[in-house]
Amino acid sequence: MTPDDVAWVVAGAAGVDIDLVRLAADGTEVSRVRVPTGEFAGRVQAARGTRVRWVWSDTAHWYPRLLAEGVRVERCRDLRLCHAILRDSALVADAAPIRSAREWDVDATTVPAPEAPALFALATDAAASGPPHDAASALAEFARQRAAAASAGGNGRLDLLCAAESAGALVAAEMRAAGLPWDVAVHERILEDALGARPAGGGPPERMAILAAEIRGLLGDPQASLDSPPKLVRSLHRIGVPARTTAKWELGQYEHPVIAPLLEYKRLARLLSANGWAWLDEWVHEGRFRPVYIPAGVVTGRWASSGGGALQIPRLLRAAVRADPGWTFVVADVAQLEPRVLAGMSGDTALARAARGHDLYSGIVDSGAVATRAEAKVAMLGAMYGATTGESGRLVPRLRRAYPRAMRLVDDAARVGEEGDVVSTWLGRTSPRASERWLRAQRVAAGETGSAVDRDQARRAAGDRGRFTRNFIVQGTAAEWALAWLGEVRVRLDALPPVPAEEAAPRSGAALGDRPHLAFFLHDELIVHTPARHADAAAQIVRDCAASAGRLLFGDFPIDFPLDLKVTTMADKA
DNA sequence: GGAACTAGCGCG
DNA sequence: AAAGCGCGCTAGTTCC
Repeated sequence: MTPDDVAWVVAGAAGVDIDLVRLAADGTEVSRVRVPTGEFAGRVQAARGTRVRWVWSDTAHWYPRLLAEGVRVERCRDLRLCHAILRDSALVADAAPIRSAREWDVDATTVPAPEAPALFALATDAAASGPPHDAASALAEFARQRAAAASAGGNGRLDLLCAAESAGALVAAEMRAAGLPWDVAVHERILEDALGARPAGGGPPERMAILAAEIRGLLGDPQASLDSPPKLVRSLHRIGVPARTTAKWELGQYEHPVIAPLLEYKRLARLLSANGWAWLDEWVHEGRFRPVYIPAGVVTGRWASSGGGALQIPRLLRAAVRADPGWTFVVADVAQLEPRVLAGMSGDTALARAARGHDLYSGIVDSGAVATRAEAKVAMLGAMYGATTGESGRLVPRLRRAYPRAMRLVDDAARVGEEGDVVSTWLGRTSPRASERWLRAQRVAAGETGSAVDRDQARRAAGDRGRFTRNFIVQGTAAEWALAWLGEVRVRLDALPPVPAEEAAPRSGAALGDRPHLAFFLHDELIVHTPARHADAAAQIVRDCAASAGRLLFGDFPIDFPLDLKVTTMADKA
C-alpha cells in the first residue's frame, strides 16, 4: 500500500452486524466499529473518494450486496485471491505462515454463485465452503499477507499482482450485476435461420429434421442414431466410411456424400444444445446475460466462468449482443497478446520490433524468419505451446534463430517443468508444484527397477508438464496484462460523469446503469457498454489503458499493444 | 436411477 | 489420430 492508504477491514457473517476495522498504512488498528448490516452500504458510500481500500475475505461474498444497493467501491483487497497467489509464489521468501493458514485455501470454483445477494450469503455460510469472514481471521490473514509480500523479491511485483487481482474481482462482480445486453429477438432469428422453426411439441427443429432424414437415407437406415458417436461410427462403417471417431476433423477427411450433410447436422445440433432456446430461457432475463465470472479460476490466472458458458459464446451469436437505446458499445481486443507479452518478458528487441505497428505475424515475415503470415502464426503458437512435430514443430527452429531471447525463455520454462520444478509469471504467480504421483513416476523410471513402459510413461508425463510450464509463463503473464488493462479501464470509466436518469440503462443496475461500464471480458477482449455521448471518451480510455498496462508491466521496454477497436451498437467481433 | 466418466466442440 | 496450451458445457455411456 502507498503511504496515504487507509484500509478498512470488513468482516462479519451473514445476517449479523458487520465489523469495520480501520487500519493505518503500517497496519496498526486505528479504530473499530460494529454496524448493522442495513448500514453497511451507507458506510461504504460515505467513504467514496477517500482513497480507502476495502479489505475483505471474498469479493464474491461482500460486493454483490453493495452493488444491489447501488454502491460501488473504488478499491479492495480480496484476501481469498491474494492468499492463493502469495501461498504459492516462488518470490515469497518465507511462505510458511501463509501456507499454514489452511482455512483460506478455498478453491475459486467452490464459491457459490450469487443468485441474489441474500440467497448467496445463505448458501455460503450454510455450506461453509467459503473462507472465514470474521474480523479476527481477516486481520490475521491480512497481516500474514503483508509479511509475505514484504519478504518477497521482485520489486513489488506481487503487490501489483494482488492489487490487479483484487480489482479484477471487483470487475467480475460488476459485470455480473450489469450484465451483457442481449437481444432475445435477434438470437431467436439466428436460431430460426440456422435450425428452422422451433418445434412446437418437442422433437428437432425443422431444418435439423430434414437434414437428419437425408443423412439416414444416405446411411441406408431410417432408424440410424445421429447423436450417439459409437452408433454413428457403426452406421458409417456399414456404408464403407472407415471413420474411427465422429470428430469433425476426421469426418472431413473422407469423401462420401453423407459427410457434408452430417457435418452440417453436427454443427446445428451443437448450436441447439449449447445455445438454443433452452439456453435463452435459462440465461437471458430482461435483456441481460449475467454469467458468473470466476477470477483466477484457471491455474494460469485467467478467469473461468460458471453457468451459461460465458467464455464460449459462439461467434455466430455475437450479433445478439445489442446496446440499449441511446447506448453503444466499445468492443476492443488486443492483437496477438501472448507473443507481445513474451517479447516484453524476455526483453527480445527483435521480436518487439516485429510486433511494432499492428500485425506481429506480418512483422515476423518482414524480418525474413518465415515466408508467410500463416507460417509465422503456426510457428509462434508452436513455440508457446511446445509443438514438436508437424509443420509447427518444423518451423519453430526458424524462430529460435530469429528471436533467441524470447525462445530461450519459453524453452527454459519447459525444461524447468520437465525437471519437476515450478515457473512463475512476470508478476510472480507461480505454477502448481509437481504432484506426488508425477514425482513418483519419474523416480520409478529413473531407478534400476523401472521398466521400459515406466520410462516411456515418465518421459511422456515430463513432456506434458514441460509444455504446461512453457505455456504457463506466457498465458499467465498475458492474463496479468489483461487484468492491468481491465482494472485501469474500470477506474477511468468510473470517473466519467453520470448521465441524467432519463438516459440511464436501468437494466444494468443502480450501481452502473448511469455511466459507461464494463459489460464483458474474455482473456484479451473487452466490451464497454456506454451512453452514446460518452462513446468517444470511453474508446480513448480503452486505448490509453492498453498503453498504460504495457508500461505498468514492462516499463520503457518498447513493446506496444495495439487494439482492434470499434464503436458499435452490435458487438460482433471488432 | 443417479454419479462419474468420455467424446466432442465452442472460446481464447 | 490430432500435431500443441488453457478452459466449460452437453449428451451419451458406463458403472454402481
